[in-house]
This record gives sequence, C-alpha cells and structure tokens, in this order.
Amino acid sequence: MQLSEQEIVRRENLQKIKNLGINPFPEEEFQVSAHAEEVVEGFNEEDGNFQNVKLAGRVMMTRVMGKASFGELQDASGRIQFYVTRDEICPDENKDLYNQLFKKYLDIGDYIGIEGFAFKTQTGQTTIHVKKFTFLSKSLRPLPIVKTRKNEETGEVEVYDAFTDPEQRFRQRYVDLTVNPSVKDIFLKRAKLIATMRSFFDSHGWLEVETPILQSVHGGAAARPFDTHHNTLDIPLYLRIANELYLKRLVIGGFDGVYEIGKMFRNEGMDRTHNPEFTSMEIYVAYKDYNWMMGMVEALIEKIAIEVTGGTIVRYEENEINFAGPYRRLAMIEAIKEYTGTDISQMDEAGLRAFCKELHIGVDDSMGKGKLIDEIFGAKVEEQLIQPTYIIDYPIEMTPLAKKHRTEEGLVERFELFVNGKEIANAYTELNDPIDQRERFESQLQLAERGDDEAMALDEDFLRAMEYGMPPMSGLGIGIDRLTMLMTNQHSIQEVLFFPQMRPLKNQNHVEEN
RNA sequence: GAUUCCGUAGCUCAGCUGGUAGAGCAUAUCACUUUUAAUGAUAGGGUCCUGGGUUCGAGCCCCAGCGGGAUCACCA
Repeated sequence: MQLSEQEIVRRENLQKIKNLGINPFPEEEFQVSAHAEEVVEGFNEEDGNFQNVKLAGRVMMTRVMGKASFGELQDASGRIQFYVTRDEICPDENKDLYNQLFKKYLDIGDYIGIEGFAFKTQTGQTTIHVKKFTFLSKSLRPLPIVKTRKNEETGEVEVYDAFTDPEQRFRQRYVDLTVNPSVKDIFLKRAKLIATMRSFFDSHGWLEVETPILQSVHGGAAARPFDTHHNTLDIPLYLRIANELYLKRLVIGGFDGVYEIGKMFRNEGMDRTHNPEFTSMEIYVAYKDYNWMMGMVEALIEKIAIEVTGGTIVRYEENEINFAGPYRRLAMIEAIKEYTGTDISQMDEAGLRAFCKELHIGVDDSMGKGKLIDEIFGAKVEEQLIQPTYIIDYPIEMTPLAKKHRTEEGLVERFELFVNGKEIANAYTELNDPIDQRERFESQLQLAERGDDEAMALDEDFLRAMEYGMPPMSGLGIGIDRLTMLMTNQHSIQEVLFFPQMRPLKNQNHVEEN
C-alpha cells in the first residue's frame, strides 16, 4: 500500500504516542456529560452552569500558541472551542502530554476527551477551559480540511476548500458526514420524516408489518427485477419490486390497516431521481376509498412538513411550496384539457395517436389508449404541477389493481399526488372483485404479448386470496426518498441516501470467488 | 444504453500556442499563555485517472479504456 506523506506522519505519531506510554486506542469508558451544542447554546456566565463537563469527539482544528492552545472539538451535536494550557493538563514535572502529544502527535480527526469548565473568551465565544485531557482514538488518514469564516459585514458563513467532489462524498460518506455538517442535517430530517409518518399511522391504530423481500413472483408493479437464486430450494427468486400484493393479503387476513416502510429494488436506469434500491411506504386501510385517502394524505404531508421543516411552506429550488391542505383535485382528462387546450375525452386510440404526433410525443404500436393518455400527461402536464395537486381518475389500462370508477366509464379510482412536477404518492380505491381482477391480469398479459414490457405479471395465489373475500379498501404508496428530497431542498436522490449505488472501482480488493 | 463535460499535491483549484509541474489550506521544523480561515519564518510533498499514438518534446493534441457529473431514454 502506497502511503502519502501525511499518512506516514500519522503512523509515526501513533508510534510516538505509544512510546510515551499512552494507549492510543484505550479500552475504558469515557463518560460524556455534555455535548457541544448544548454548552454553546446553554452556557450563561451569570448562571455559572457547565462548570464541570466532559465532552468527547474529534479534534477538527488546533491553534497552538506556545504554552497555551485553542482547538475545536466536534461531537455528534456540533463543534465547540476548547482552551488548553500546558501547566493545567500537565500539573507534574512531565510535560509530555502537552509538549509532545498535544502539540506534535495530535492530528486533525483524532478523538479526544476533555474535562473542564465553560467560559467566554474576550470575543465572547463560549469555550471549554480544559483541566484534563484524554486521548481516545487515532486517525491515520487526513480528513479534508473545510474552513469557515463568518463574514462580519454580511453575517454569512463563508466556506473555504469545501469537500465537494460528489464521487468521493458518496463513496466515502463517513468523510462527507464528518466534514460537511449540512449533510448530517439532511439525514436527521429524513429520520424525523419517517418517525413522523410512523407515529401518525400508529396513532390511528394501523399495524406496521414486514413482508417478503425475496419473492418468487414479482407482482404489484411493473418493473424489471433483480434475479437471485435460492440454493437449498433450487428456485429462482426476485428482490421485490413492490409489496402491494402481500399487504393486501394481510388485510384479507383480518387487519384493518397495515403499512410497511421498506426497500424496493428495481433493475432500471439510475439518475437524479432513481436508485436501484429505494424506500417506499405503502399503507392499506379497509372500508375506505380514494376520497378518504386524499384527506388522510393531506393531513400526513402537512404534519410531516411542520415536523421536518418547521412550517407548511417549504422552499424548493425557486418555488415556495405550500403543503397545507386541502390540495387541488384535478381529473387527468381535465388536466390535459387545461394544459393543452384539447379535450381528449371522446378520442379513440387512433385519435390519441394522432394527437400525440401533433404534440411531437414519440409513440409506438405497443401503446394502448391508456398508455397514450399517460404519455400526453407526462409530456405536457406533469412538470407544471408545482403546488401539491391530486391528479385523479386514470385510464383503466394503466392500472390493473384499482377499482373501476363509480361513474366514469373506462377510468379507475386512482390518484397521484404531484409536487414540484414530480409524483410523490400513488393511491387507489383498491379493486376487490376477484373476477374483475383476473380479467385485468389477463388483459395485462395481452399488453405484454403486444410488446409492453411494463405489463404486470399474474399472481395466482393473490387471486386465490381475493376469492376468499377482500374487504373494500384504499391503498397508498409514497416514495420516501423523493419526499425527503422535497422536504430538504435536495435535487439528487444520492443526497438523501447514505450510500447511493456507485459503480465499483476496478482493482479494489474484491471478495475472492469460492 | 445515448450525448456531453470533467479527472493535476491530503482538500479546493490554476496551468497560456505543445517546451523543466503551481497557489492557498493541510503536513514538517522553529517562535508564541485568549486565538478563531490564528500569526511570523523555513522546508518537504506529484503514477498530471490508465494504456496506446502523434511529436525532437505531451498535463495540454489524437484513439481506446476506467470513474464521476449533467441531459436524454427506461423507471418511482
């Protein structure tokens, strides 16, 4: 292994620490009694609080001035400045701890523990005056140094030498998280979002469940799956592309409301909004319809916006998005009329195909009527829907698991929620007529024969479950990653996944084949 | 998968028309007991992504590959 100059220095420092008789990787507990943020925000000279505290974390900067030094300690909550003097941390004759370890062998990124009292410096900055210094762990690789300075005139924090290369940030997320505090904030918000969602559902008495990720029939959605194989059973298995059919089986089994938050896997292209594995939330509630579901989604999303961002108005790129309900409800045909000026409700397949040509939308022979309408919607309407909008009542061909519309021929009771031009939720009044369901699956098979590779597979056991009797219900799916992007003003799915999929580097230590 | 841009020190980046590889921070040595992008002085540090080619000479031009970003296609 080729070591850089700085790595060699750090390894030498490690040995020199050992030579001082100090264990650079000590075993014993260091009892932390406070965190950086609470001291910085809570310290008050008059109150005289935080006068005996122990903090631990990484040294992120030192400013050595002879027999005294300042440094910055970063823990899970943030950073705080500390002040060290030689004679206080080395009360005896032996000054090695300060002169050698602190001044020479301590590197940025090392973990230390400090014990002392809070005070304010001449410039008013809350600082820990260190009485006792403990070395906790050595860092052998140099972290990228990100320096910041507050501009006195504008009050803005200017960043110098930021660690910004996306490839390195995603491949080495631990470094990204260490040096870029705003990255950590995104993931705290993501966790808050999921926690809010979970407590909202739990408060209604709906049950959180887990369903198979390894499936022998990849139903419930239309997408290419990842294939795998079970050795003992000697059968092909697929990583789930959806969990809808399993959740419905559970409602058939007698749970009135079930939901699952988990990973789905789709063997498709990757881009700013797609990762091969992504997190979805799906929920099914018995005896409800899609109108009820729209009300529920508004309440949920509004609550999430408040919990995650502090209010219902959220800034995303140039837009201010208002997540306060109720949201506009617009039938798909009406939306197309509004944004193209053309009423397509009476058009047949040939008419739609001609209209697509007129709009310069690429079509092919495998596309049925529903697909053509969806193409027009995708090309002309979707990106216009900035404020939260429900598009309702979709063509039946596209939606084999939704119930036929109660009044409109050829449509199903489905809605999708669009925000900032992107779909973030999809819901139906679920189809619970097993005879209708079988016919829908069969027409999907016909579409597949026609060349539609998105057509859905038939799941015989699911049909059997339905034949035992499925209560009326409404179901909903929400893309957690995309919702997180909206709530944190991020434009790439990679920014809201800790470890986005990356192409493996060549000549890295591969696992040896057995 | 297609198009396009990018890859130079630990990090951020400069590098002219093809002519000895640069800066700031970081690192090393020294000074400094309230600094805060600490400061002052000195020094070291490079597979210019990889492999070919053109050329007297390539970080720069050409070809192929690897990795990443953006856009498009597919998908959520």
